[in-house]
Amino acid sequence: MKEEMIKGDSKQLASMYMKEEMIKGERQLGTHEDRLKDEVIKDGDKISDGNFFKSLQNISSTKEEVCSPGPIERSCMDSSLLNMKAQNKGQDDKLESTRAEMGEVREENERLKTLLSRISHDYRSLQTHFYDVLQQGRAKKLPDSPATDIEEPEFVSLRLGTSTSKCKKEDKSTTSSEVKGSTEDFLKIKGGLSLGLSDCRVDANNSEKVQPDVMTLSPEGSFEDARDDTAETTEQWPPSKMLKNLRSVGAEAEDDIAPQPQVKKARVSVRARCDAPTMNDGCQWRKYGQKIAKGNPCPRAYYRCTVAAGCPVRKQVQRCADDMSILITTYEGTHNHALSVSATAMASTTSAAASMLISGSSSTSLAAYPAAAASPALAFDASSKPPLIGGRPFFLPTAAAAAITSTPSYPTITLDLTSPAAAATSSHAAFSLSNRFSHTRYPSTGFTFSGSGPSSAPWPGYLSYGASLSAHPYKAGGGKSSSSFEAALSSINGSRQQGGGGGSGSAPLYQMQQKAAAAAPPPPSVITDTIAKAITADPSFHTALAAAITSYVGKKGSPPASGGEDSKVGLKWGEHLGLGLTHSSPSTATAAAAASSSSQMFLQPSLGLSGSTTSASTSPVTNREQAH
DNA sequence: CGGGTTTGACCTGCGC
DNA sequence: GCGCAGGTCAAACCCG
Repeated sequence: MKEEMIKGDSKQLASMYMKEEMIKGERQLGTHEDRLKDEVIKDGDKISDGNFFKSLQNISSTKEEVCSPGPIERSCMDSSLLNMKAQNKGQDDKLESTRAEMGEVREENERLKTLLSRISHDYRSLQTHFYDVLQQGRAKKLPDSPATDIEEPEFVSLRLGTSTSKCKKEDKSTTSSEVKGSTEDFLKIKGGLSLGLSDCRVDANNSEKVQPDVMTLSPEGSFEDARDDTAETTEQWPPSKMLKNLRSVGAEAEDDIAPQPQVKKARVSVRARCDAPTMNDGCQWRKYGQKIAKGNPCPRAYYRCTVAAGCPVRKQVQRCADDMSILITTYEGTHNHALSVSATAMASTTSAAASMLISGSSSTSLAAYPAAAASPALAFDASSKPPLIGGRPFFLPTAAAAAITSTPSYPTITLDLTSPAAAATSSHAAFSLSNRFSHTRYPSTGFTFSGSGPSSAPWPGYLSYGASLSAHPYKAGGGKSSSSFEAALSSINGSRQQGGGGGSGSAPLYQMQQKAAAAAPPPPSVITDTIAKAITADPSFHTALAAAITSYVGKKGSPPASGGEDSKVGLKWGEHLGLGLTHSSPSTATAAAAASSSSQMFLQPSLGLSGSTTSASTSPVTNREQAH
């Protein structure tokens, strides 16, 4: 019953978000009419909007006056008079047609205005309804479960890399008040950093109380981020030294500090076909270790961000055992420093994806904070709505597969950029969730599931849902569609496969997981429109995907060592993508179009391509191997 | 010589 | 408690 209610809420919220997008589109439409007017009257006459048609007539009469010759010139102008009259007639015709055109535009505008007002009204009523439902839900909850009070979500600013294990260690020597203080200090110092995500966090797996005194919605990131960074910026990397000190020196304090909830660092894994040893993500990395992981003959390399001392971000790079051409790059943590333009894309990728992941596991908080519940994206900070590319909004059609999985300790979201089916046709995405995100939590993310449940999972506790992302939003909206984008992705995949030497192919991630995890083939995934809408309506997810894709494209577009080229290619891609995708026709502002507009995204201006300045050292491994 | 990589050892968490 | 596996460290090594 409650699930049904929340399911309904999710739909409403999705449509609410879509409507917001429509309103934006409407505004743009309004300016379009103005522009049209300007074009007609650009002769220089200044016309107020209200008297536009009158002014048009004035223009024509003025022109007639100008064409009327004086008595002295009449004799010599007789011959040309006929021509002039003919021209005037032509101009009149033009004016007539323009007038008619403007009339049509006006009518359409009126229609759209009506539609807009209706939509706005609907939006408001839905919003009101949603709040009512929420309040009712909470009112019901309160008497039933006193424990909920404890668990009731504190809106904790979250970031990619919520390390409990680490926090545990650090907390052992740091009281919460100290932490709070240092966080504030940190925020004062680092306030301008760009990577923060504001999100809500609630321990999905643990009923322990979330600290109420650490609620922040910092622009930079989270409390924990700040805590990590504070410790690290003051003590310098490596943390191990600090930890060692903590183990010995801070041992006395250990017993006093209660253990933190078992929330581990969120990770974002990017799977991409890549010939180079690492993906070029614009950051500087230092390799600090390598390990042969069990079940994979390829060694896993460990990198640490070296852009700034004490940056907690790490990444693991490993080739897929099944397909050596696939490179799996797993990011963990949030940069505590300013990033190059190119690095920002990947960083925003990981942040947004992680935030999505985390918001997906924080049902209770979302329930209590409708603004966040409306869409996971709403819990994101402004950096999730980056500027336009070359003055044009960049629209990303739904493309790529994503999977949320969870190792025993780390919730991980995987962006699978290896599947041409997902990337090129952009019609399907694999979406799987492990049992760490229990079924009842799904609605909070805006996802609702029906059909096969855990019982049909490929292995115990594993829930696998295929998500058919709603048909191409741009096609649905009557626009020119994103064929250029698709073509681009197809070409990427094509070239990739040429270089990558084939391999086992392009199975979506969930298939890979299923292959690896269970011998028995899983049942066909259940597809729901709700999932599709939820995903497509989440611009932050799009941001993540776009950044990942573009970052990857940048990698493929040019060798990492050639810094300047990268950015050029990035620009090309941006132009290509931006120009190739157009607004849906406003006159077809149906629900589908609304869905389309809601799935528009704004890509970071960087396009995620390797930075011109840092690309040369993006990956030492890469450099080295290329030198050889 | 400085910065980055390699690689064996060590630490830690988890499952049995 | 023990063993395993992942993650990290740090000395040795390599390279420009």
